[in-house]
Amino acid sequence: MPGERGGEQVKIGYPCINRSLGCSANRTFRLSSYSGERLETTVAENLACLKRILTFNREHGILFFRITSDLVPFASHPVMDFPWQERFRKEFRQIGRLIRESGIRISMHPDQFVLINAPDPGIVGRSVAELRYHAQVLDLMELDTTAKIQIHVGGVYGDREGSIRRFGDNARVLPEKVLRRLVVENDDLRFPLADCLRIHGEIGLPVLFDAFHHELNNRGETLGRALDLAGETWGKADGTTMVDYSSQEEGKRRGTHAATLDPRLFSRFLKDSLPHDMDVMLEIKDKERSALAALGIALNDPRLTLQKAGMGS
DNA sequence: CAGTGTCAAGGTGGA
DNA sequence: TCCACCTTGACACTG
Repeated sequence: MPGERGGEQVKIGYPCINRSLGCSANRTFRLSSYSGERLETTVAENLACLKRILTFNREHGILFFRITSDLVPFASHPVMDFPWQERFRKEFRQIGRLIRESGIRISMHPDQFVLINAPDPGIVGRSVAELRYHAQVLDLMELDTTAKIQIHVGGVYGDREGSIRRFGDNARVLPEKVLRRLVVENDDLRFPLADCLRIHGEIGLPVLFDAFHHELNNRGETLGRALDLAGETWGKADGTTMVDYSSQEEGKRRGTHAATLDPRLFSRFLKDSLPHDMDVMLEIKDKERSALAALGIALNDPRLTLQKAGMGS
């Protein structure tokens, strides 16, 4: 198997967009142009493109993919009046089958507006609605609980402790369909790995380890130690530990994701991460191009070959 | 039809 | 209190 280590497979992936295929699964439109008809057309096109992307990925051995949050535009917005779940039930199920039969790992990442630790209950309410939509997509695809929805802790609101506590309090009471898929990710400015681990200790959410954010914001844990700690938070039903990977784009502001994969840095990352099992999401701007390059590096890395022989699976 | 201002949703920090 | 920035593609209007 590609990139095998520790008896498991390292899956490598990229988020949301494929630049080779000439289609987009995240087409949307302005709220002012909303109509049921427009919605139906757009979702049909998005699902068709998603299917193409997943097929491309399978054919290239890219077995980890983040599905765009824009698959169904305005899904959690009050304007939504189209029964997209029923209308596209068959398509979702088909895509889900393709995912399962290909052994593809799936994640979703609601964006910055989803803040379940906000002091404003209105913001929390809208965030929960958005999370329910994400869970619905994965449920309609009939994916198991290894398909995850990743969010950050959220804002500080001038009170770190209070904000962490509020995250726990609000997460705890989320609908079970959301909670069983929810994972919390360390960010580069506010809440590092240590805070996410505390949240895990309190409410049991797995911690998605973002290696680049960790470089920028940590409490001194080495990569190996961090992977130990994050890895322990993933239970059997959660699947292999998910890890986000990127590196600094030189000459750009701190935290800017690289435009393309730096093979030497990635090779070193793979080496330093041994012997941890993980599925790696490459947050690199050129998407599948870097994923293919990463796959080549993982396949050809002699240390991985040694590891494979050593583990004898 | 190319160029460009703008887009559901928030937080943060500087002016 | 206001505004740019985060980060990004793509919509949709302008000329």
